[in-house]
Amino acid sequence: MKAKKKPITSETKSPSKPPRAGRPRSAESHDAILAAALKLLHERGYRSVTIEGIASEAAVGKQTIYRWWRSKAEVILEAFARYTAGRIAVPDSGNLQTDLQVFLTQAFDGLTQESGEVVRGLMSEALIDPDFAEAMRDIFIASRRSALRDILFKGIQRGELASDVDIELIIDLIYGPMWYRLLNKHAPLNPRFAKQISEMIASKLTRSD
Amino acid sequence: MKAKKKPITSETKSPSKPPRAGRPRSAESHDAILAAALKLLHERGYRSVTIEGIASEAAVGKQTIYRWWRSKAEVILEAFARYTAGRIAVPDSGNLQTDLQVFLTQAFDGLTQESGEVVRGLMSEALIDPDFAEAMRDIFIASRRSALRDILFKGIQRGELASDVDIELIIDLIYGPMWYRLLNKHAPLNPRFAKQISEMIASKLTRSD
Amino acid sequence: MKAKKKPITSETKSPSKPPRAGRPRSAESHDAILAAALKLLHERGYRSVTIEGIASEAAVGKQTIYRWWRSKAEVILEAFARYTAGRIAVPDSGNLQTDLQVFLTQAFDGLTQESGEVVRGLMSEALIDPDFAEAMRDIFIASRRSALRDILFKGIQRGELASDVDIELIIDLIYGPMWYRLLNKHAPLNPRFAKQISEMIASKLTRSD
Amino acid sequence: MKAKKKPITSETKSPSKPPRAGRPRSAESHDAILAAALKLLHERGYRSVTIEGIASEAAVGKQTIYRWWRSKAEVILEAFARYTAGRIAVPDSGNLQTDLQVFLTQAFDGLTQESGEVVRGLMSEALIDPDFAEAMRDIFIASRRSALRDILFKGIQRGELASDVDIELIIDLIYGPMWYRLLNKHAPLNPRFAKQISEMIASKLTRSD
DNA sequence: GACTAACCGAGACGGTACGTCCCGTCTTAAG
DNA sequence: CTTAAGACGGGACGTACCGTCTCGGTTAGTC
Repeated sequence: MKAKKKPITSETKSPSKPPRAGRPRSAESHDAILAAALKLLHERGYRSVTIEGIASEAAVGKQTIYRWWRSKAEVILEAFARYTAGRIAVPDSGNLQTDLQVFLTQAFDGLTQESGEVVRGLMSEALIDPDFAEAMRDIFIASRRSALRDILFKGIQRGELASDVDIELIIDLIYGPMWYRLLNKHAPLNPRFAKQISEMIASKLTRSD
Repeated sequence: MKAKKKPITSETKSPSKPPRAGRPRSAESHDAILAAALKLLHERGYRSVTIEGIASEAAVGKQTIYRWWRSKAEVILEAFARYTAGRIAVPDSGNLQTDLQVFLTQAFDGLTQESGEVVRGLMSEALIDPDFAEAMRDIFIASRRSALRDILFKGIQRGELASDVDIELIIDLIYGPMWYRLLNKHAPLNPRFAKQISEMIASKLTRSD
Repeated sequence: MKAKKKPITSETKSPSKPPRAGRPRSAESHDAILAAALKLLHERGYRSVTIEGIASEAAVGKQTIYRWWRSKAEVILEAFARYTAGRIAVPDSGNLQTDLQVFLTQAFDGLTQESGEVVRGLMSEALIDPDFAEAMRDIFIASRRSALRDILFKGIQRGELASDVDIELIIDLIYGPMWYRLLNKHAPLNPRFAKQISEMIASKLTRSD
Repeated sequence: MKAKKKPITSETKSPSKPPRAGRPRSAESHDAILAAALKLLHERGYRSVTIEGIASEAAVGKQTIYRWWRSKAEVILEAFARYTAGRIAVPDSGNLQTDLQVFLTQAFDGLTQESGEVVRGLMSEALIDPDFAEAMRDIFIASRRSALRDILFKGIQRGELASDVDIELIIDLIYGPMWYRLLNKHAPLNPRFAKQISEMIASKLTRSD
């Protein structure tokens, strides 16, 4: 765990530890900050969002932001995570290739347009700031890998995949191409690509069945 | 090509155009700038490099930098490209999987330690600045895709691959996982990974041989 | 007097009014605040003392300070007044010039080193804040003028001074040069200067004796 | 002299030393800053003037102010010095007491209302910041002492004063009361006070003539 | 050989945002 | 009802760099 460091996301102290004294954290400010971050993100794009802009938009002191987050990237990460919460649906069609294709198509949809730009902005930060990269992994990457892991695990239970397959490797092979296109924009993240990846993975791993 | 825009890398006027009058570009300054950029890059990391820092380190006016490059990212890109020039060797063992494995192992080697950090820094900029992203694709990405394309093309010539295989897709499936691990650092870019990717690609595409 | 405004110095509610219910004022906190103020004053100088610093040093809530004083200057004024309480001795040698000289020499002594710096800090605040200036006059200036007034009055009683002399003017003529040197530091507040002022005043006003 | 320190007032390098390289200082900005400082000083008072306010009013970057002055006080000092330049007229009536009275009356006039507030603000800063105090002495105090010195010197030449009189002491005895009333505001700086001081000084020093 | 044009270093310029400090107010739980 | 604690909105600080500009001073061609 992280121990003494500032928590990645702004949680008002763990509920078990009583905060003891002092004015408690303002939920209104917290929400206003995240809402302002999201608004500016859509209006101006990741690069043009600033801490000062968020503070001003949220009618909040800058210090209140710095008290709970370490950088603009972390504010935006939390805002974006809240915004996309619950959007990761795990399909269950009974067939691995179909599950993958549906899942990836849906994932690609979530990376088009503005959302894609936001994710690119967040990753830009993560590439440069190790602390934030950790936050990004914990909050953003992990949940998406977990969803994919579920799909693959169901494939194993169904017998479509060998039980000794290296799931983490498969996940890298699937998400890798997605990120590669998201980063480089040399080709689109369209349903066709989702199908190609799914077909590749499923046919390779299940051919001997 | 880019038409009227400033060239991506700093080329002293196209040789065909008459050089006109005036003092010619100083090669010393050019070299000093790239050397300073590289030095600061290794000393302080991508994020902490600034145009002012480079100018100061190179004992050069800021304007001299702005005259030939559009951003710090482009200076660094050129410096790094020069630094890594000629490092892309295309193996030719007569076997696709072996070629891939050798090539990837060597590519991964070039992304360890500081070089990996530099590439991460460059990609961080590319994610946020479309102009730079284009430069990055042209200079960095394209040459690496091209090398992989050669390898795959030789596979086709040898009959290991079907002639109608989608080469660009295959390249995405190979480079994707590499970038994904480079970005997220959740797992190492080691020879084992090179082997796993190579095996996956080769066995899938050549199984019917 | 000040009528409805918050009292200049912190008096625990007038003793005649019934104390009402609730937790009584903490004398410990009061003392701790003044002690902390004095300590920081000597350690860091007037300008660097802050309310937050005093609160922290005294292990007291900021509100507790704001409840009893209106500004940092007033806290420091009270702390300093307490610190220098009873230091104003009125000499009585039977001779005006001697009395003046003794009194001024002693006054100058009290303005050397740190105490002088503190007085300069307090005056700095008074110059800018009218409310505090009033407090300063009431607490600091008035008592010193009063002492001088006593000395001059005794001179009149002794017949050394004419009974219609403008005492307040004389006081200005005496204290003025002292403050002038304290402010500008262009020359020292030494016994020689005390003697020169005393001689000037006494000889002018008593020459026809 | 001051040697390596930043000059007290913002002089574009001594005219004899050629600045050698770089864009020269902008006279427009310099003037705009001083004009803005003066304007804000009259509109809002010393305490409410801020560096940011001056920069904004002058349409100038903050750094341009910090490049040439060390504090808000120094900007205001220069603006005020320029504003009051040439206002110190040395009377020459042929009589010491008259000269003093005229001079002081005029000096008191220059310390009424806003100007008095500005001087109080400047002195407030000088009391707390030794560097600024030096600037204040050099620019403000010195010229005024010098004028008074001229008056007294003419008195010596005329034979009204003994040639061995301690001029610096007399100056302290004259300016002291003025500052004392300016600081404490316990009595007005009116013509009557000018007359009282002049009479006191002149009669004491010239009685034996 | 002077003229001219583009280069060069230096560094000041207007400007944006940073992250920090401290203000004076407020909101808790504890006493 | 006071207290310690500490979060809050807010204002200004002084700094770092941005990308532009304006100097004096090269350094080539072209007249």
